[in-house]
Amino acid sequence: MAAQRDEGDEVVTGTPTAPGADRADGAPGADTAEHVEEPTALTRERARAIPEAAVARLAVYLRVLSGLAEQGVNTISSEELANAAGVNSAKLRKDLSYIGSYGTRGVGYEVEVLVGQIERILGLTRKHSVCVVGIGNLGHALANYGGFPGRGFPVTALFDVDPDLIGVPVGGIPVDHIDDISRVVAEREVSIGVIATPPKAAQEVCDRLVAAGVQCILNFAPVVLQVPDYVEVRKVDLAVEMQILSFHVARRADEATESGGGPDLSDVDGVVIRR
Amino acid sequence: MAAQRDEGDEVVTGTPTAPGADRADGAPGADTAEHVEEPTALTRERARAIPEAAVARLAVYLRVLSGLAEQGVNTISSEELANAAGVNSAKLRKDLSYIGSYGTRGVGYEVEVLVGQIERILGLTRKHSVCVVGIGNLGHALANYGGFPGRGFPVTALFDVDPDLIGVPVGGIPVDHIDDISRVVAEREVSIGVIATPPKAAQEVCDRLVAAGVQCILNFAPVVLQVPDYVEVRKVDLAVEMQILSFHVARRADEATESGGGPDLSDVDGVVIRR
DNA sequence: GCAACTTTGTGCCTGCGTTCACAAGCGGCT
DNA sequence: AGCCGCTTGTGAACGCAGGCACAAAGTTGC
Repeated sequence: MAAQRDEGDEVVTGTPTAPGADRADGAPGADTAEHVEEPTALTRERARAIPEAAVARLAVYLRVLSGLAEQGVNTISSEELANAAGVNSAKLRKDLSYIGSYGTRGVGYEVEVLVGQIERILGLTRKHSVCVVGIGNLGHALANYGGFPGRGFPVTALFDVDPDLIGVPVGGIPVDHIDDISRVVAEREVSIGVIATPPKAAQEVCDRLVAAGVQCILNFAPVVLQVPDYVEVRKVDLAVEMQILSFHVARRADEATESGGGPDLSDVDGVVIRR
Repeated sequence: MAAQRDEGDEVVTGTPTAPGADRADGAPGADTAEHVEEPTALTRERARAIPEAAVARLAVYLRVLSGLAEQGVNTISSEELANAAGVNSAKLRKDLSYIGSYGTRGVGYEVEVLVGQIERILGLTRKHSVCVVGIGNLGHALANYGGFPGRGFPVTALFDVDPDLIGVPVGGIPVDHIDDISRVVAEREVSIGVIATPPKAAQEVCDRLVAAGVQCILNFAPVVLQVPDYVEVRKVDLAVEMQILSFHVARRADEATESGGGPDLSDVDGVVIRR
């Protein structure tokens, strides 16, 4: 049982596996020992070495780069690209260095090359079949996206329990009953499952997905899913997002009343948090 | 111009959230300084001191606690709560310590008290009016959520540019034209704006929201929004989430072929370095 | 009232990710 | 051909967040 990541950030980093759970190798005292690896010989793309936060950013760079490519831009410097992606250029260069050295000093990066390399690292050279479970409001919206945002993620199966929905095509795909999940997932080689069910059903749906062989799950239900170690879960939690924003609204209100300022904070800037 | 966090993931996603990204306050070393303070007299919450990642987790704890409260649970230990929330208990206690000392040693936490305190910190004691811009598939789904996930976030305004939509009620609220955004936002005291438009329109919509006085934005459009420093942006980027999962799928495939093993990792030779 | 047990709150350490800053490398210009 | 300026790639420093482990504090039982 590993909990999934949470971060917040959005749905971001951190990888809280079960506390000491992994390290199945035994050797109780061994953990202090080796851990060093061989950083020099990072031959094959040691995907493992890329921090998850960097992966998320790579996806953003990719989108920006794709846009640039369409506009006919051939070359871009780290500074420009960093700007467009909203990060600092050092970070961008480090992120790109994780996937290899594809820049030309004194010039910048070739857009096409970068797009290709990032796609390769993110595994986008291959299509990943997606299924959506729970065809309510959100499920509908997701299904209708068709080839999911950014294409390369064809939705090939939809599931629900509602008898009225079974067989009805949504976004061109007929809804299957969730009891058939195992068969359908196998037939259509689904590699990513999206959970858009009510919270109560989420864990069971998750278990069924896992049992059907799905190892990557995107969870929209506001629950903490329990999954085996080898399953990758990412969650998108609207309630949490809203509450984080609420926190900031509150913070702002506090600061405003505290400093006597109006809603216009533009001039505050210099350390409001006395204490 | 401040870029928003990412994360991813924080997206958290994640955010992650990008750890140090915000921190508009400057005063780099300031936070390390006093931090000890008189825990007794931490009267008003100096919200700033709470790491964003912790805020995100507090929202999760809150949901778990609410569930427990409904089930009639009165008291819970950090260990149990941590389990339910999928984090480690030390982290949970540290997170809770950010908001004060509301536990009883030897006993645990009183569920009601914790719920109240977290709600206070997250600013949930007050309702935050939300508007949704872009009534397409996703916008529809969001509008239909009604009082947004977790209640306390009433959707009070919807905007679009499509003349066919204007005036049509969605989820009980008639759609306004985006040109009226400034007036409507002011009238209904919208404090949070949700962008669910196509990417091309997102930046302009964002600018209009900001101009209308909205300082917190939840962005579903796959673009990096440029906003003034004082505006808080969180993004939910489905494409990025999918691509992160894709990355993991690819990683998995690599490992499998590399070690010659099938999807079952349990039997491989010594070093699979899973995770 | 005291002792034993339980659980919180937190100081400290560790590790990761971000940032800085600079040497290395490449193209253009003379 | 050689020099100059620009941009990459990365070693090293820094800062923050996570995890451990323990003292403090409260409860229960005798």
